[in-house]
Amino acid sequence: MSFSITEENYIKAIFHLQQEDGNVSTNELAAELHTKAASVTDMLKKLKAKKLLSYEKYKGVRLSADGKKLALGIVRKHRLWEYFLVDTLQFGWDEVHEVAEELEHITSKKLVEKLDAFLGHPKFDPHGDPIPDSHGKMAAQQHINLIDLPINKMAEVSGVGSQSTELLELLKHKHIGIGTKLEIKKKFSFDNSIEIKIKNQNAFTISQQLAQALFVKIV
Amino acid sequence: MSFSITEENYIKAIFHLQQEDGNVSTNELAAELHTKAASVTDMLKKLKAKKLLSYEKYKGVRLSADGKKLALGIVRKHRLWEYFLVDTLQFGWDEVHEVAEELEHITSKKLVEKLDAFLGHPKFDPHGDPIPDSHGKMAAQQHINLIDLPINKMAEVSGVGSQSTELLELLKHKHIGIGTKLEIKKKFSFDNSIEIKIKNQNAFTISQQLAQALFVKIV
DNA sequence: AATTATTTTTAGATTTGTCTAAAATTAATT
DNA sequence: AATTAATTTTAGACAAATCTAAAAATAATT
Repeated sequence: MSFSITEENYIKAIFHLQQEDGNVSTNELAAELHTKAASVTDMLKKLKAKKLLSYEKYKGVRLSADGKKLALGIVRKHRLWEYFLVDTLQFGWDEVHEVAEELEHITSKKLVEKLDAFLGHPKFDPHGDPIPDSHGKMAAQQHINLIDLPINKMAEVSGVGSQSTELLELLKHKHIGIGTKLEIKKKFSFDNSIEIKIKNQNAFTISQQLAQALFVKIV
Repeated sequence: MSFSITEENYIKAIFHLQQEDGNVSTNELAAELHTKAASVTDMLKKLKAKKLLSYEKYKGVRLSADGKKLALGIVRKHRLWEYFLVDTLQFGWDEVHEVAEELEHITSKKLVEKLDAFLGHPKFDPHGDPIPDSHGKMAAQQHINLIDLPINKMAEVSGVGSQSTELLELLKHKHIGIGTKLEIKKKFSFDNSIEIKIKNQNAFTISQQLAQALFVKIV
């Protein structure tokens, strides 16, 4: 069975949203896809008929095994192409997303496998996101230094660079701990300080030294 | 202005057909695109409104300057991707066409230019067809040895490898001369003889020696 | 618990590209 | 030149994906 680009984009959006939540709501999807709730409802019926997801009226949606497999295939292609664009064609890491959004819908299975081999079977894309292998398996999310987290990418604090009491005191004061979810709003090149935003709090700035002492994983 | 994949495929088909003919007919286009004449008429009206071609009822169609420019851009992408698939990803030359049909519709201008640079600005694709440069200019059609002509590709005899009377006698007997249009129907690996078909004639076989003495250009 | 607010679904319309069948035009043939 | 044949266009319908506006269901609040 084959799927339209629109259908694939729905499946991919649901896949990403259900990482965070469990079930995905119609409105969430509409916002993610820049469309209207009514359109989402129509499409969900169609995708249910194709057995890509389980969906009950008013109860949200969740991918089936088939849906997950399809989503992983698309994510695989997206991230391989991003790797190709940055690594082979010398694109900047911040300008590849749009292009990969198009390339991910190219259907040839053989192309994907040959591209993967040519690139040397990379495990992570240029944003640090893991690339699923041909069976849909992907490496555990990479822990990266907070200073390397891309702007506006939600992440969760997963470790600290030292156990010094000075560091822990500072973290306690700023209400940052393992599991805290945050994203970077701005980076200031003058002193390499960064402005971060924690859910339900006002944004605030932290120093380069502190940022370098924190490890996060993208969620 | 941007164009749908369908619109691009129409423009490309018209471009290829008008190389041979002058004006392109509705039925020719319908056959080329595996669709119906009525659908073609509808689309031609649309493309005329977008100023990509000149079209008068019942009188066939011809690309405008804008249309030609668009067509050359698509052909450029198609042939660059074919080159990439064969040269970089080690595809066979006979299995890249379908994939390139999809890749040619990727929109990023920057991608095309970076790909072109990465490949070293190739002048001909794996089938011997010239690749338009970023301004739409392409090298004169390459003269290739008849023995290297792909099967079912229409070509025109453009030169002979020697002026020997023996060769010319044979050519005269077989009614082959400069300008003769032909295509290869079969290649026999046993003796490297090939079966060729000239318009309005029955197919017949010629020897490896004769094929190697003939140069053709793809039309 | 009853009311209000929010979310989700339905119903009907729109756009793009396609189709069939019939009408109009052009080309071919007697 | 008149008739037949082939091509092309029009008219109306259909499927995919979307939208708006109204109805239905769920969630939140008093």
